[in-house]
Amino acid sequence: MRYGSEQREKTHNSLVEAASTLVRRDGPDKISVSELMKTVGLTHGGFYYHFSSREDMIARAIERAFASTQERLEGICHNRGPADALREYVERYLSPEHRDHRGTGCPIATLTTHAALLGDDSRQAFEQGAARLTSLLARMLEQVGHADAGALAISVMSEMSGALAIARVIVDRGRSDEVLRICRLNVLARALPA
Amino acid sequence: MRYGSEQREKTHNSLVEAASTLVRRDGPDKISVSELMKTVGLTHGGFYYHFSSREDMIARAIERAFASTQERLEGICHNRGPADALREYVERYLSPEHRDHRGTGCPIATLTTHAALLGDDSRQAFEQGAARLTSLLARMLEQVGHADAGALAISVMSEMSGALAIARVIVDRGRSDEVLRICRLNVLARALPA
DNA sequence: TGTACATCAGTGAACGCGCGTTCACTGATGTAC
DNA sequence: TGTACATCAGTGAACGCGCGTTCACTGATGTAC
Repeated sequence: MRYGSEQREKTHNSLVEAASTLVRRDGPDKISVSELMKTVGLTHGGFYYHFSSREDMIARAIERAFASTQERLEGICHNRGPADALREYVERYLSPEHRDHRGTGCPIATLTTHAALLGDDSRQAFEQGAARLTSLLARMLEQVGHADAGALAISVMSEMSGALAIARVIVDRGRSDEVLRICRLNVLARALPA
Repeated sequence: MRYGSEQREKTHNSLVEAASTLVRRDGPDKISVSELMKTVGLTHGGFYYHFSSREDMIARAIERAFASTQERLEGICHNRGPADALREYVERYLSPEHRDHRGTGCPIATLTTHAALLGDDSRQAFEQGAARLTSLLARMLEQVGHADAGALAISVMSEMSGALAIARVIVDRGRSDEVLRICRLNVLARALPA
Protein backbone atom coordinates (compact mmCIF):
# COMPACT_ATOMS: atom_id res chain seq x y z
CA MET A 1 0.00 0.00 0.00
CA ARG A 2 2.21 2.79 -1.20
CA TYR A 3 0.58 6.16 -1.61
CA GLY A 4 1.76 9.54 -2.84
CA SER A 5 5.21 10.68 -1.87
CA GLU A 6 4.06 12.89 0.98
CA GLN A 7 1.74 10.28 2.40
CA ARG A 8 3.77 9.79 5.52
CA GLU A 9 3.72 13.45 6.41
CA LYS A 10 0.00 13.73 5.73
CA THR A 11 -0.80 10.74 7.91
CA HIS A 12 1.48 11.97 10.66
CA ASN A 13 -0.28 15.30 10.62
CA SER A 14 -3.71 13.69 10.86
CA LEU A 15 -2.51 11.57 13.74
CA VAL A 16 -1.16 14.51 15.71
CA GLU A 17 -4.28 16.50 14.96
CA ALA A 18 -6.58 13.69 16.07
CA ALA A 19 -4.45 13.08 19.15
CA SER A 20 -4.54 16.74 20.13
CA THR A 21 -8.33 16.56 20.13
CA LEU A 22 -8.56 13.22 21.92
CA VAL A 23 -6.07 14.23 24.60
CA ARG A 24 -8.14 17.27 25.44
CA ARG A 25 -11.51 15.56 25.12
CA ASP A 26 -10.84 12.36 27.06
CA GLY A 27 -7.64 13.12 28.94
CA PRO A 28 -4.12 11.80 28.44
CA ASP A 29 -4.77 8.67 30.46
CA LYS A 30 -7.65 7.49 28.33
CA ILE A 31 -6.21 7.86 24.85
CA SER A 32 -5.34 4.41 23.58
CA VAL A 33 -2.98 3.71 20.72
CA SER A 34 -5.52 1.63 18.82
CA GLU A 35 -8.31 4.16 19.34
CA LEU A 36 -6.14 6.89 17.85
CA MET A 37 -5.20 4.78 14.84
CA LYS A 38 -8.83 3.81 14.31
CA THR A 39 -9.77 7.50 14.37
CA VAL A 40 -7.68 8.18 11.27
CA GLY A 41 -8.69 4.90 9.63
CA LEU A 42 -5.55 2.85 10.24
CA THR A 43 -4.69 -0.22 12.28
CA HIS A 44 -2.76 -0.13 15.54
CA GLY A 45 0.37 -1.74 14.10
CA GLY A 46 1.34 1.36 12.16
CA PHE A 47 1.54 3.53 15.24
CA TYR A 48 5.27 3.06 15.79
CA TYR A 49 6.01 4.16 12.28
CA HIS A 50 4.89 7.63 13.44
CA PHE A 51 5.74 7.81 17.13
CA SER A 52 8.46 6.36 19.26
CA SER A 53 6.05 5.60 22.11
CA ARG A 54 2.64 6.45 23.48
CA GLU A 55 4.25 9.05 25.71
CA ASP A 56 5.90 10.64 22.66
CA MET A 57 2.53 10.87 20.95
CA ILE A 58 0.98 12.63 23.93
CA ALA A 59 3.77 15.19 24.00
CA ARG A 60 3.28 15.91 20.29
CA ALA A 61 -0.48 16.15 20.84
CA ILE A 62 -0.04 18.72 23.59
CA GLU A 63 2.34 20.76 21.44
CA ARG A 64 -0.19 20.78 18.65
CA ALA A 65 -3.01 21.73 20.98
CA PHE A 66 -1.09 24.79 22.12
CA ALA A 67 -0.05 25.68 18.58
CA SER A 68 -3.60 25.73 17.28
CA THR A 69 -4.86 27.58 20.35
CA GLN A 70 -2.21 30.19 19.78
CA GLU A 71 -3.17 30.51 16.11
CA ARG A 72 -6.73 31.03 17.10
CA LEU A 73 -5.74 33.79 19.50
CA GLU A 74 -3.65 35.47 16.83
CA GLY A 75 -6.66 35.23 14.54
CA ILE A 76 -8.68 37.16 17.09
CA CYS A 77 -6.04 39.90 17.28
CA HIS A 78 -5.84 40.18 13.50
CA ASN A 79 -7.75 43.19 12.19
CA ARG A 80 -8.97 44.23 15.59
CA GLY A 81 -7.88 46.98 17.94
CA PRO A 82 -6.13 45.87 21.16
CA ALA A 83 -9.06 46.57 23.45
CA ASP A 84 -11.53 44.87 21.11
CA ALA A 85 -9.29 41.85 20.74
CA LEU A 86 -8.88 41.55 24.49
CA ARG A 87 -12.60 41.74 25.13
CA GLU A 88 -13.30 39.22 22.38
CA TYR A 89 -10.70 36.81 23.73
CA VAL A 90 -12.01 36.90 27.29
CA GLU A 91 -15.62 36.58 26.19
CA ARG A 92 -14.86 33.60 23.99
CA TYR A 93 -12.67 31.96 26.59
CA LEU A 94 -15.32 32.13 29.27
CA SER A 95 -18.22 31.19 27.01
CA PRO A 96 -20.52 28.15 27.20
CA GLU A 97 -19.27 27.23 23.71
CA HIS A 98 -15.69 26.93 24.88
CA ARG A 99 -16.82 24.97 27.93
CA ASP A 100 -18.77 22.56 25.76
CA HIS A 101 -15.92 21.86 23.34
CA ARG A 102 -13.06 20.44 25.34
CA GLY A 103 -11.50 18.78 22.34
CA THR A 104 -10.69 22.00 20.55
CA GLY A 105 -10.34 24.31 23.53
CA CYS A 106 -7.46 25.85 25.44
CA PRO A 107 -5.20 23.10 26.82
CA ILE A 108 -4.55 25.02 30.01
CA ALA A 109 -8.18 24.69 31.02
CA THR A 110 -8.27 21.05 29.93
CA LEU A 111 -5.00 19.59 31.12
CA THR A 112 -3.53 21.59 34.03
CA THR A 113 -3.99 19.10 36.79
CA HIS A 114 -2.98 16.30 34.43
CA ALA A 115 0.14 18.05 33.18
CA ALA A 116 2.02 17.95 36.47
CA LEU A 117 1.63 14.16 36.51
CA LEU A 118 2.68 13.44 32.95
CA GLY A 119 6.06 12.34 31.66
CA ASP A 120 8.76 14.93 31.28
CA ASP A 121 8.29 15.47 27.53
CA SER A 122 4.59 16.10 27.87
CA ARG A 123 4.97 18.21 30.97
CA GLN A 124 7.55 20.37 29.22
CA ALA A 125 5.35 20.75 26.14
CA PHE A 126 2.60 21.99 28.41
CA GLU A 127 4.82 24.34 30.35
CA GLN A 128 6.27 25.94 27.22
CA GLY A 129 2.90 26.21 25.52
CA ALA A 130 1.35 27.83 28.56
CA ALA A 131 4.24 30.27 28.86
CA ARG A 132 3.90 31.34 25.24
CA LEU A 133 0.16 31.77 25.53
CA THR A 134 0.58 33.85 28.66
CA SER A 135 3.16 36.00 26.87
CA LEU A 136 0.69 36.71 24.10
CA LEU A 137 -1.89 37.73 26.65
CA ALA A 138 0.66 39.95 28.37
CA ARG A 139 1.38 41.73 25.11
CA MET A 140 -2.32 42.39 24.62
CA LEU A 141 -2.61 43.79 28.13
CA GLU A 142 0.42 45.97 27.53
CA GLN A 143 -1.15 47.36 24.38
CA VAL A 144 -4.19 48.56 26.24
CA GLY A 145 -1.95 50.40 28.68
CA HIS A 146 -1.37 48.14 31.69
CA ALA A 147 1.88 48.92 33.43
CA ASP A 148 2.39 45.52 35.02
CA ALA A 149 1.05 43.50 32.09
CA GLY A 150 3.17 40.41 32.73
CA ALA A 151 1.86 39.93 36.23
CA LEU A 152 -1.71 40.71 35.24
CA ALA A 153 -1.51 38.17 32.42
CA ILE A 154 -0.55 35.43 34.87
CA SER A 155 -3.36 36.39 37.22
CA VAL A 156 -5.94 36.57 34.42
CA MET A 157 -4.81 33.32 32.79
CA SER A 158 -5.08 31.57 36.16
CA GLU A 159 -8.57 32.84 36.79
CA MET A 160 -9.83 32.09 33.29
CA SER A 161 -8.44 28.58 33.10
CA GLY A 162 -9.50 27.82 36.65
CA ALA A 163 -13.02 29.08 36.08
CA LEU A 164 -13.46 27.18 32.84
CA ALA A 165 -12.22 23.95 34.39
CA ILE A 166 -14.58 24.36 37.33
CA ALA A 167 -17.49 25.24 35.04
CA ARG A 168 -16.91 21.98 33.22
CA VAL A 169 -17.48 19.96 36.36
CA ILE A 170 -20.84 21.56 37.14
CA VAL A 171 -23.61 19.57 35.54
CA ASP A 172 -26.39 22.11 35.96
CA ARG A 173 -26.14 24.42 32.95
CA GLY A 174 -27.52 27.45 34.72
CA ARG A 175 -25.05 27.28 37.59
CA SER A 176 -22.19 26.52 35.25
CA ASP A 177 -23.10 29.47 33.02
CA GLU A 178 -23.22 31.61 36.13
CA VAL A 179 -19.62 30.75 37.05
CA LEU A 180 -18.54 31.74 33.56
CA ARG A 181 -20.53 34.96 33.64
CA ILE A 182 -19.14 36.02 37.00
CA CYS A 183 -15.55 35.45 36.03
CA ARG A 184 -16.08 37.06 32.64
CA LEU A 185 -17.22 40.25 34.32
CA ASN A 186 -14.44 40.11 36.88
CA VAL A 187 -11.74 39.51 34.31
CA LEU A 188 -13.04 42.13 31.90
CA ALA A 189 -13.10 44.67 34.71
CA ARG A 190 -9.50 43.89 35.54
CA ALA A 191 -8.16 43.57 32.02
CA LEU A 192 -9.84 46.30 30.02
CA PRO A 193 -8.78 49.91 30.40
CA ALA A 194 -11.12 52.09 32.38
CA MET B 1 -7.96 -13.06 61.61
CA ARG B 2 -10.64 -11.45 63.66
CA TYR B 3 -9.75 -8.24 65.42
CA GLY B 4 -11.56 -5.90 67.77
CA SER B 5 -15.21 -5.21 67.14
CA GLU B 6 -14.64 -1.90 65.36
CA GLN B 7 -11.88 -3.25 63.18
CA ARG B 8 -13.85 -2.94 60.00
CA GLU B 9 -14.61 0.73 60.58
CA LYS B 10 -11.02 1.48 61.47
CA THR B 11 -9.67 -0.22 58.37
CA HIS B 12 -12.25 1.45 56.19
CA ASN B 13 -11.23 4.80 57.58
CA SER B 14 -7.55 4.15 56.89
CA LEU B 15 -8.39 3.08 53.35
CA VAL B 16 -10.41 6.20 52.60
CA GLU B 17 -7.74 8.35 54.17
CA ALA B 18 -4.95 6.73 52.18
CA ALA B 19 -7.02 6.89 49.02
CA SER B 20 -7.72 10.58 49.49
CA THR B 21 -3.99 11.20 49.59
CA LEU B 22 -3.16 8.93 46.66
CA VAL B 23 -5.91 10.31 44.47
CA ARG B 24 -4.55 13.81 44.94
CA ARG B 25 -0.89 12.85 44.73
CA ASP B 26 -0.96 10.55 41.70
CA GLY B 27 -4.32 11.29 40.10
CA PRO B 28 -7.46 9.17 39.93
CA ASP B 29 -6.23 7.24 36.89
CA LYS B 30 -3.10 5.97 38.54
CA ILE B 31 -4.45 4.69 41.84
CA SER B 32 -4.53 0.93 41.70
CA VAL B 33 -6.57 -1.28 43.97
CA SER B 34 -3.57 -3.34 45.05
CA GLU B 35 -1.40 -0.27 45.66
CA LEU B 36 -4.04 1.17 47.97
CA MET B 37 -4.40 -2.07 49.90
CA LYS B 38 -0.64 -2.38 50.20
CA THR B 39 -0.48 1.17 51.57
CA VAL B 40 -2.55 0.17 54.60
CA GLY B 41 -0.81 -3.19 54.94
CA LEU B 42 -3.47 -5.47 53.46
CA THR B 43 -3.75 -7.65 50.37
CA HIS B 44 -5.78 -6.75 47.31
CA GLY B 45 -8.44 -9.40 47.89
CA GLY B 46 -9.97 -7.55 50.81
CA PHE B 47 -10.73 -4.47 48.76
CA TYR B 48 -14.30 -5.46 47.91
CA TYR B 49 -15.12 -5.94 51.53
CA HIS B 50 -14.78 -2.14 51.83
CA PHE B 51 -15.79 -0.75 48.45
CA SER B 52 -18.25 -1.84 45.80
CA SER B 53 -15.84 -0.94 43.00
CA ARG B 54 -12.73 1.05 42.18
CA GLU B 55 -14.95 3.91 41.04
CA ASP B 56 -16.76 3.85 44.39
CA MET B 57 -13.45 4.11 46.22
CA ILE B 58 -12.43 7.16 44.19
CA ALA B 59 -15.69 8.90 44.97
CA ARG B 60 -15.21 8.26 48.70
CA ALA B 61 -11.62 9.47 48.43
CA ILE B 62 -12.69 12.74 46.85
CA GLU B 63 -15.36 13.27 49.50
CA ARG B 64 -12.77 12.76 52.19
CA ALA B 65 -10.30 15.09 50.51
CA PHE B 66 -12.85 17.89 50.54
CA ALA B 67 -13.92 17.14 54.10
CA SER B 68 -10.41 17.43 55.48
CA THR B 69 -9.68 20.51 53.39
CA GLN B 70 -12.78 22.12 54.79
CA GLU B 71 -11.78 21.20 58.34
CA ARG B 72 -8.43 22.78 57.76
CA LEU B 73 -10.07 26.00 56.56
CA GLU B 74 -12.36 26.05 59.57
CA GLY B 75 -9.28 25.62 61.73
CA ILE B 76 -7.80 28.74 60.17
CA CYS B 77 -10.95 30.72 60.92
CA HIS B 78 -11.05 29.51 64.50
CA ASN B 79 -9.74 32.14 66.94
CA ARG B 80 -8.90 34.61 64.21
CA GLY B 81 -10.65 37.73 63.01
CA PRO B 82 -12.27 37.59 59.58
CA ALA B 83 -9.64 39.69 57.81
CA ASP B 84 -6.78 37.80 59.45
CA ALA B 85 -8.32 34.44 58.56
CA LEU B 86 -8.81 35.52 54.98
CA ARG B 87 -5.24 36.70 54.60
CA GLU B 88 -3.93 33.54 56.22
CA TYR B 89 -6.03 31.32 53.96
CA VAL B 90 -4.91 33.03 50.77
CA GLU B 91 -1.27 33.07 51.81
CA ARG B 92 -1.31 29.40 52.69
CA TYR B 93 -3.21 28.44 49.58
CA LEU B 94 -0.76 30.15 47.27
CA SER B 95 2.36 29.06 49.13
CA PRO B 96 5.22 26.86 47.90
CA GLU B 97 4.35 24.47 50.74
CA HIS B 98 0.86 23.88 49.40
CA ARG B 99 2.25 23.50 45.88
CA ASP B 100 4.73 20.90 47.05
CA HIS B 101 2.19 18.79 48.93
CA ARG B 102 -0.38 17.68 46.41
CA GLY B 103 -1.44 14.70 48.51
CA THR B 104 -2.83 16.77 51.35
CA GLY B 105 -3.77 19.90 49.43
CA CYS B 106 -6.99 21.42 48.12
CA PRO B 107 -8.68 18.98 45.73
CA ILE B 108 -9.85 21.77 43.46
CA ALA B 109 -6.27 22.61 42.54
CA THR B 110 -5.37 18.93 42.20
CA LEU B 111 -8.33 17.39 40.40
CA THR B 112 -10.30 19.99 38.43
CA THR B 113 -9.45 18.86 34.93
CA HIS B 114 -9.74 15.25 36.02
CA ALA B 115 -13.10 15.71 37.71
CA ALA B 116 -15.05 16.46 34.55
CA LEU B 117 -13.90 13.14 33.09
CA LEU B 118 -14.64 10.93 36.08
CA GLY B 119 -17.66 8.74 36.72
CA ASP B 120 -20.81 10.37 37.93
CA ASP B 121 -20.32 9.55 41.62
CA SER B 122 -16.83 11.03 41.70
CA ARG B 123 -17.77 14.03 39.62
CA GLN B 124 -20.65 14.77 41.94
CA ALA B 125 -18.48 14.40 45.03
CA PHE B 126 -16.13 16.95 43.51
CA GLU B 127 -18.87 19.34 42.52
CA GLN B 128 -20.49 19.31 45.95
CA GLY B 129 -17.17 19.61 47.76
CA ALA B 130 -16.13 22.54 45.63
CA ALA B 131 -19.47 24.27 46.14
CA ARG B 132 -19.22 23.92 49.92
CA LEU B 133 -15.66 25.20 49.97
CA THR B 134 -16.64 28.18 47.85
CA SER B 135 -19.53 28.92 50.19
CA LEU B 136 -17.15 29.02 53.13
CA LEU B 137 -14.93 31.44 51.26
CA ALA B 138 -17.97 33.56 50.38
CA ARG B 139 -18.90 33.78 54.03
CA MET B 140 -15.41 34.95 54.90
CA LEU B 141 -15.55 37.62 52.19
CA GLU B 142 -18.94 38.71 53.42
CA GLN B 143 -17.58 39.11 56.94
CA VAL B 144 -14.93 41.56 55.79
CA GLY B 145 -17.59 43.64 54.11
CA HIS B 146 -17.81 42.63 50.48
CA ALA B 147 -21.24 43.31 49.04
CA ASP B 148 -21.08 40.72 46.27
CA ALA B 149 -19.22 38.08 48.27
CA GLY B 150 -20.70 35.09 46.43
CA ALA B 151 -19.43 36.25 43.06
CA LEU B 152 -16.07 37.32 44.42
CA ALA B 153 -15.63 33.91 46.06
CA ILE B 154 -16.10 32.18 42.71
CA SER B 155 -13.65 34.50 41.03
CA VAL B 156 -11.05 34.15 43.79
CA MET B 157 -11.42 30.38 44.03
CA SER B 158 -10.93 30.13 40.26
CA GLU B 159 -7.79 32.23 40.30
CA MET B 160 -6.26 30.50 43.32
CA SER B 161 -6.90 26.96 42.10
CA GLY B 162 -5.85 27.84 38.56
CA ALA B 163 -2.65 29.49 39.72
CA LEU B 164 -1.69 26.64 42.02
CA ALA B 165 -2.30 24.04 39.33
CA ILE B 166 -0.19 26.02 36.86
CA ALA B 167 2.57 26.56 39.41
CA ARG B 168 2.75 22.80 39.86
CA VAL B 169 3.59 22.29 36.22
CA ILE B 170 6.50 24.72 36.23
CA VAL B 171 9.70 22.91 37.09
CA ASP B 172 11.86 25.93 37.77
CA ARG B 173 11.27 26.82 41.40
CA GLY B 174 11.92 30.52 40.95
CA ARG B 175 9.40 30.93 38.15
CA SER B 176 6.88 28.77 39.91
CA ASP B 177 7.24 30.78 43.12
CA GLU B 178 6.79 33.91 41.06
CA VAL B 179 3.42 32.73 39.73
CA LEU B 180 2.29 32.09 43.29
CA ARG B 181 3.57 35.45 44.51
CA ILE B 182 1.86 37.39 41.73
CA CYS B 183 -1.51 35.74 42.27
CA ARG B 184 -1.18 36.03 46.04
CA LEU B 185 -0.78 39.79 45.73
CA ASN B 186 -3.59 40.05 43.20
CA VAL B 187 -6.00 37.97 45.24
CA LEU B 188 -5.17 39.70 48.51
CA ALA B 189 -5.75 43.07 46.86
CA ARG B 190 -9.15 41.92 45.65
CA ALA B 191 -10.24 40.03 48.74
CA LEU B 192 -9.07 42.08 51.69
CA PRO B 193 -10.89 45.26 52.67
CA ALA B 194 -9.12 48.47 51.76
C1' DT C 1 -16.01 -22.21 83.04
C1' DG C 2 -16.02 -24.89 78.92
C1' DT C 3 -17.45 -26.21 74.35
C1' DA C 4 -19.65 -25.82 69.63
C1' DC C 5 -20.73 -22.95 66.27
C1' DA C 6 -21.47 -18.64 63.58
C1' DT C 7 -19.47 -14.55 62.09
C1' DC C 8 -16.27 -11.37 60.64
C1' DA C 9 -12.27 -9.44 58.27
C1' DG C 10 -9.70 -10.63 55.84
C1' DT C 11 -6.14 -14.00 52.28
C1' DG C 12 -4.35 -15.30 47.91
C1' DA C 13 -5.01 -17.94 43.68
C1' DA C 14 -7.35 -17.39 39.49
C1' DC C 15 -9.91 -15.10 35.75
C1' DG C 16 -10.59 -12.34 31.54
C1' DC C 17 -9.47 -8.26 29.43
C1' DG C 18 -7.29 -4.50 27.18
C1' DC C 19 -3.28 -2.34 26.72
C1' DG C 20 1.49 -0.91 24.72
C1' DT C 21 4.81 -2.85 21.99
C1' DT C 22 7.17 -5.96 18.55
C1' DC C 23 7.78 -8.07 14.27
C1' DA C 24 7.43 -10.76 10.08
C1' DC C 25 5.06 -9.76 6.24
C1' DT C 26 2.59 -7.15 2.20
C1' DG C 27 1.79 -4.84 -1.87
C1' DA C 28 1.62 -0.47 -4.20
C1' DT C 29 4.82 2.90 -5.88
C1' DG C 30 9.19 4.85 -7.31
C1' DT C 31 13.81 4.15 -9.55
C1' DA C 32 17.67 2.05 -12.37
C1' DC C 33 18.77 0.28 -16.51
C1' DT D 1 8.40 1.35 -23.09
C1' DG D 2 9.33 -2.60 -20.26
C1' DT D 3 11.35 -5.13 -16.46
C1' DA D 4 13.71 -5.99 -11.89
C1' DC D 5 14.34 -4.41 -7.68
C1' DA D 6 14.27 -1.34 -3.51
C1' DT D 7 11.53 1.33 -0.64
C1' DC D 8 7.81 2.96 1.80
C1' DA D 9 3.62 2.95 4.60
C1' DG D 10 1.49 0.41 6.30
C1' DT D 11 -1.12 -4.73 8.20
C1' DG D 12 -2.37 -7.92 11.69
C1' DA D 13 -0.98 -11.75 14.64
C1' DA D 14 1.38 -12.34 18.80
C1' DC D 15 3.59 -11.13 23.23
C1' DG D 16 3.83 -10.09 28.20
C1' DC D 17 1.95 -7.42 31.65
C1' DG D 18 -0.89 -5.35 35.06
C1' DC D 19 -5.25 -4.42 36.13
C1' DG D 20 -10.11 -4.88 38.31
C1' DT D 21 -12.83 -8.37 39.94
C1' DT D 22 -14.34 -12.97 41.86
C1' DC D 23 -14.32 -16.62 45.01
C1' DA D 24 -13.25 -20.55 47.89
C1' DC D 25 -11.01 -20.60 51.92
C1' DT D 26 -9.01 -19.25 56.76
C1' DG D 27 -8.61 -18.52 61.44
C1' DA D 28 -9.31 -15.40 65.25
C1' DT D 29 -13.12 -13.66 67.89
C1' DG D 30 -17.78 -13.33 69.68
C1' DT D 31 -22.07 -15.81 71.20
C1' DA D 32 -25.32 -19.58 72.80
C1' DC D 33 -25.92 -22.97 75.88
